[in-house]
Order: sequence, then structure tokens, then C-alpha cells
Amino acid sequence: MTADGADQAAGSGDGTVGKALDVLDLVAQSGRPVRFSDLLEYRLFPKATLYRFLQTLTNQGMLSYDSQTGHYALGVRLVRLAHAAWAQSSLAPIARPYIDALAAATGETVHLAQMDQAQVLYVDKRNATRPVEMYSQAGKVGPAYCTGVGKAMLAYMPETGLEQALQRQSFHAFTPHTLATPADLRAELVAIRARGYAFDREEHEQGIICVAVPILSRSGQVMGAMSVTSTTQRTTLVALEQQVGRVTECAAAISAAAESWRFPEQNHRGE
Amino acid sequence: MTADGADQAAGSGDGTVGKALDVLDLVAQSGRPVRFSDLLEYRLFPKATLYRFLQTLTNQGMLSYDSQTGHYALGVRLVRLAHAAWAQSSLAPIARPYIDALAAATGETVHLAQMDQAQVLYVDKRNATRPVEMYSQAGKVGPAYCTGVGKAMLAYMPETGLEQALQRQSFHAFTPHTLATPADLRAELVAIRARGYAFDREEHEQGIICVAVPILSRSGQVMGAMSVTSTTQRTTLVALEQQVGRVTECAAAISAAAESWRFPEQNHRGE
DNA sequence: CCTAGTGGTTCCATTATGTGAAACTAAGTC
DNA sequence: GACTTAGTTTCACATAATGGAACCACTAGG
Repeated sequence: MTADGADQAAGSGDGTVGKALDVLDLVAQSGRPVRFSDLLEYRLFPKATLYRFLQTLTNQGMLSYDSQTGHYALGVRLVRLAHAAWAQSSLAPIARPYIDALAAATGETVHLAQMDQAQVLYVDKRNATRPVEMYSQAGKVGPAYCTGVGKAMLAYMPETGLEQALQRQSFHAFTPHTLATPADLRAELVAIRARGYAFDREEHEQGIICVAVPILSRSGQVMGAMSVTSTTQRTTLVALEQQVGRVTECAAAISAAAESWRFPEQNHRGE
Repeated sequence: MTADGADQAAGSGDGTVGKALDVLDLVAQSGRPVRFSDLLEYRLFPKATLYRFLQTLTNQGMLSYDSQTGHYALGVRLVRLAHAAWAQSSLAPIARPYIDALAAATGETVHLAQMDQAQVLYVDKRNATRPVEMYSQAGKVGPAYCTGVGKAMLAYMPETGLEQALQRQSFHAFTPHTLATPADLRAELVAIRARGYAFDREEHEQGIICVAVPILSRSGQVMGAMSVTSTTQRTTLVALEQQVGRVTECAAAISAAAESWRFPEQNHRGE
């Protein structure tokens, strides 16, 4: 067993640290500051155990505790860590100039996304010159099976990973156009691979369409995906498809930039 | 001992979880993907122990592992958690409309910051010209003793917390104007409290000035601070001071909004 | 082909650590 | 003043973390 894949259904499983992180997730999920007893109701841990975890996490700054109201919330240390994560581990900082350029050139909303736990994580976003209300936001996660970026990434995943990822899709039919079965999706993925890019035909949100391309490493691994998104009121898929050349170029540029970042000329030791 | 304060010099101390988080910090600090042996050189843990932690954190999605190159980096789960942290625990989402308005009204850069581990953590920012850039700017930390927002918050902290915070300042003289001793700073804090707002007189960066006000809860607790920042080339402190009324109003509005968010009308249970 | 060296992974006896039922305290409520 | 509800502490017990050492997998060099 290697230290590979971060695809263990994150959560229970390994040791004390895993459990503590579960508690963190619990607080995150609930979406607002919570009281001790709120968390207790999940029956994830007995009273004393949960209590100790909350103590520890609070000490560590991963949670904050408001002694006035007795509410726990996610701590600011997370925001700091995330800044580092965003800067070092996501494509966003590398891709930034390219995305800026693409957004400027197309005037539409541009998304940069990566795969996380079989879901799509938006790591960066540029709003259209005339912005539109939509679901996505940097830092948010969304479904993979019914978004342009999601399908673009799935299409280029190796069979083993793909199988796992498909298992985890909810296949909820958000709109009449949603591909809501694994079979439909697989067929679509073949088409995407053949074509080299993916569409979103209002599969997630009514009226929202996009064209998306994967960002592949030199060895062919999926690193992420990017999309140009618009609305049916403003344009059509056919028109959007005209942009695909630009987008592909942009993805290639990002890939190249990432490559030279990950394998820098020198490899010096220590500090 | 209560579950209060997240001010334990985060890190070593409590249990396995604390140690695991130390490893996370280690990866974060190094700023770029690192190999196993790189981390080993910190001599924080013996080989096997460090290895196990890396495994666990990777399993949990807090770290990602690139099997091609053998490099560990911060994981995307962190970005997701941080988004939740930012949304639920920081003032940013509440303050957003007010900050937008202030930025528009003044045409200058507006910062929103909170205290984290005796440092200033910028949780939001409006760049007069540029739109929102999530974790690129938000999530950055800076010194407390020589920034407007930092001093504004310090000035309104209770003596005990202040003492601790002062211990932790580095008092490095970034510019000739930096207040580089605790005594100088304390005098300044008295003045700030009397005046109700703080200046940054090029104390952190040459040519950068600002006026900052604290954001206080109804009970007088410091929740954060905000500032309007500009450059000596564009304006003067005297001119900036004209804006202080606006800023104070804005801070009061945020405080009120936060209050009603933290104590919502209903308090319903379960889920 | 053998040997030494480096970087990473696994074993396993030892013991520290985490565990959680239950007892306890503090604040409300009726 | 008895009775809930919410949070905190205790403590005997067993699980789970620890880390030295052995073990691969590779690469280099003789």
C-alpha cells in the first residue's frame, strides 16, 4: 500500500487524527456556529470524547470558541492554511495570468477547477464583464457529473479512478438535461474524449451553458479543467464552441507553466 | 480551565492531533511541494512517526501526494474547509456589502482584518480597481504592531490579551516610522483609544498610509478592524482623516449586522 | 556482479494516549 | 428547593501511537 490517492472516503478510518478531522467537518457542514450539544446530537462520539476533541481543535486554532455564547466555529487558522494551500497546491496561482487573459478575451465567466473527492472544486473564477448569478464560487465544491469542468476531468481519468469517482456521484437530475445515469455519462465521456472538450448543456443550472477543457500534465494526468461559461440568454453553445481554440491554448499554456513549476531547474536541499 | 482562547502558541502541546497539525504547518511553511526527506530534516519526529502522519493526512485529504515526484503538498480539502471557515467564522461575508460600498465611496483600497495568533489576518480586501480575489489576498497575515488595522485592534483589547499579544510582536523596524518598542506602541494605543481610530504613518511600508477603525461587538469586544489605505503619492493623512466618519459608520453597521447574525431570532434544534 | 548508499516503507514490542461511562458542577425552570 | 438541561472533570481500561531497527527498491560505483 502506497501513500497515494487522497480518495479514501475522507473521514472515519484512520486513528485519532481522522476522528478529530471528522469533528472539524461536522462544524464545517453545519454552516454556522454550533453549540456543544448540537454536535453531540450527531452521535458521532460520546460526550467526553467529543469534548476533548473540541478542546484540542480550539487550542490549535482550527476552531474558535465564543465563550459568550458557547458556540464553536471554524477557526481562522484554516483561512491561513488555505492561503498556503491555494498558493502551493492548486493550479490557481500558476494559471492566474492565463485565466485573466482568457476572461478578458472572451468577456465571459471563466472557471478553474480541480477534482476533490470525486467532486469539482472551483479554485479560481473570473466573472464576466457583465456578471451573472450562478452557483460557483472559488472554494466551493460542485457535482462532477453535470458540470463542464467535471465532465472534462472525468473523461480523462484512468479507468480505475473513474470507476471510483462514478460510484460517488449522486446523479441527481438538477434539470431535464442532466445526464442522470452512469451509462449516459459514460457515453458522454467517450464523446468528450473524442472531441477534446466538454459542454454543459444546462445540466446543472437552467440557462447556464459552458464549454470546458481538461488541463493535462505532460504525462497525460488530469490536473484540472477550465471552462468558459455563459447563459442561454446571452449566447448559444454553437457560439461558445468558437472559443474552444482559445480555451485549449490557454489550458496548454497552464499545463506547460505548471510543468516547469513542479520540476524546477535546480533541486537544492535543506533550507 | 475553560475551552476558551485560541491563543496557545499553536503547535506542540496537545496530543496526537496537535502533532499531526504541526506536520500540516510544516508543509504549509515550506511553501512548495516537499519530499518526505525534506520534512524529516526538521527533526520534529522520527522517521516512522512522520511517515505515519503523512499517510494519515494524505488519506484525509489534508495533504495531497504526487506519486510521480514523491512530493507532498497541502490538500484541497483544506481549501474547502477554509471556504467554510471564511464564510462562517470571519466577518467577511457579513461585512461584504458594507465594504463594497465603502470602497466605492472612497475609491481607495479597503482592508478587513481579524486577529489571529497575535498577528493580523486579512480576511477581505477591496482593491479600488480590481474585483475580488479570494485566497490570493484574503488569508494573508501581517504584523499587528505596525499596521493600521493591527493597532486599532490592539488598542481595544483587554489588558491581559494585550500583554500576551505584545509579547509576540517582533518589533522589527520596517521603516523609519515604525514604532519599534513596546513602550512607543503602548503610548500610541492610548492615543488611538482617545481618538477612536488609528493611523498607519508609513510604519510597515514606505509610502503606504491608512486610517483604521476597530469593529467592536456591543459588549465592547474586538471583532476585527477595517481600514482605508492609500499612498503618500496620491493623498495625505489629513485628507484620509476626512474619511474617518464614513469608515466608523461602516464599522458600526458591520458590528450591528454581525450581532444579528450571531443571535438570530430563532434558535431551532436538530437539523 | 557485487557492494555501498540513499530514500522510502514496514514490523513490532513497549507504553503513552485516547477512550467513554459515570459522576459532578453550574444554570436555569417549575 | 427539587428537577431538568448543558457542560466539565474523573479515572480504570484498552486501544492506538511510538520509534528503533530491519527491510526493500533503486542508483551509483567499483
